[in-house]
Amino acid sequence: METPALTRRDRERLARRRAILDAALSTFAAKGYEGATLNEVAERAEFGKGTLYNYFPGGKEEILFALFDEVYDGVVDLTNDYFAGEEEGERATRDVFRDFIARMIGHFVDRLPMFLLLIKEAHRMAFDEEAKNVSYLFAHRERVAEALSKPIQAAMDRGELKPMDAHAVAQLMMGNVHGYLMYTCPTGCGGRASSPDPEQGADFITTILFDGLLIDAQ
Amino acid sequence: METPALTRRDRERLARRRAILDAALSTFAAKGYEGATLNEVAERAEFGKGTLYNYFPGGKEEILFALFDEVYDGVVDLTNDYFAGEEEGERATRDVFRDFIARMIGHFVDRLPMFLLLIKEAHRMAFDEEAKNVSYLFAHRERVAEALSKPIQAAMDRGELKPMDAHAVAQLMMGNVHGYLMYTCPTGCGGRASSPDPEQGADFITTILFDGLLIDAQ
DNA sequence: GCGGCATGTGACCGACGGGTCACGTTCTGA
DNA sequence: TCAGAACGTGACCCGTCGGTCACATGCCGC
Repeated sequence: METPALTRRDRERLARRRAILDAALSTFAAKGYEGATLNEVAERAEFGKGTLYNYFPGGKEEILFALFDEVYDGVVDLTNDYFAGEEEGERATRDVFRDFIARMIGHFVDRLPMFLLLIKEAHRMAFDEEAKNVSYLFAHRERVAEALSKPIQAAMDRGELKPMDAHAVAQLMMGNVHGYLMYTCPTGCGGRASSPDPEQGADFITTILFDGLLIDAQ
Repeated sequence: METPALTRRDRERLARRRAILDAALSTFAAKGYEGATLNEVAERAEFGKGTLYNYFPGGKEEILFALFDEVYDGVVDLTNDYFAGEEEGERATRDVFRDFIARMIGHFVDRLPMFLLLIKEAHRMAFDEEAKNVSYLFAHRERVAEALSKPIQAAMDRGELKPMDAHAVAQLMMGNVHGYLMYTCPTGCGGRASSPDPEQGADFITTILFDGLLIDAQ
């Protein structure tokens, strides 16, 4: 179980690329994309500024996009993997989604800098004047919505959820995960007491969303 | 019904201040706070750059904060006015909140540049390293949540809504309005077909949230 | 050892933009 | 009519930062 196709040179190169991305992530998350300087990124990665351009010729923007690629890939994989492992009809639909939401919250709690980067920059980029960035981000977001709306649509088809626009429901569900994290995130947000708890957050969101979404709400 | 306490001088000064804020709003909304330049703001307001400093000695940041003051004041007023006009028990709780949500969506649809500014900058500021900005924005947000959680708590006390953390529910409701606008907003977001419709949005959100929130959900 | 390639480096460049200020113009009140 | 206050202006200043490049360092095959 080695990584045979890679020479030591290649592996080291990959590792240095990784270090730069990690340094950039924490810097961008703390200061915002525009507020962060490449000098600070280089310093955190323990490289000279020029070295960054050996790994990301496109400069600051290419680094940001590489980070976005990672975070969206992670969320799409999480979603597909989770629902691939669910045998249809084995558990109650409500429980399946409840646990998915808990998983999702946990995913971001484990990656708080990534989450911070996302809320700081993705929204801004998705609404700015650079058409290139808009469609780039939109495509990523669409992938997530697509992955999540498939099981939602399936549950609607089985008659377990109210028939609605599955895509819109998927977006709303994502939005509520995002909202819960915002609400409980210890960084920023002043002196809010609680800190994010995947189980509690999933119960909260599921209680509100699904006791309405489920047709047989009692 | 004049504005007697103000001299013409004062009125003109107010009007010019207003023009600067409007110019800044559309500029910030389009380019983002950091991406916008004071030259462009001045140009849109048809003033020289130096003039901005006669009206906002604090420079760029003071202008942004003045805009945030306005938008949050507007939302708090909308909320308080709406629920002040509701006679308790006169209409079904679900309908009261449904129409409130429609009003809220309409409010932002009518002020799309303001909404864009909010999603571009407020999130970023609320999580950045400047403690001053964090607590400033947090206080504003708290005012809105406070105003909205009062009627929610009242409905819970009357036994019409599930007893939950009213403050958290208020935040969730605000978040869903925000999410609906994001989802349907014609600017950015790629080629999404629909455009925001307060009535349809309110129905969508209310169906999901309240058919769960209401204790007698059928 | 040696030639050459890959890689790291940080001083430097150029543009950019927030903020200033000395000057010109307009308004006001006597 | 006039003195002086209020106001508008944009050229200019200056710090900042993304990006570049000439050079240094180390690593490889021979």
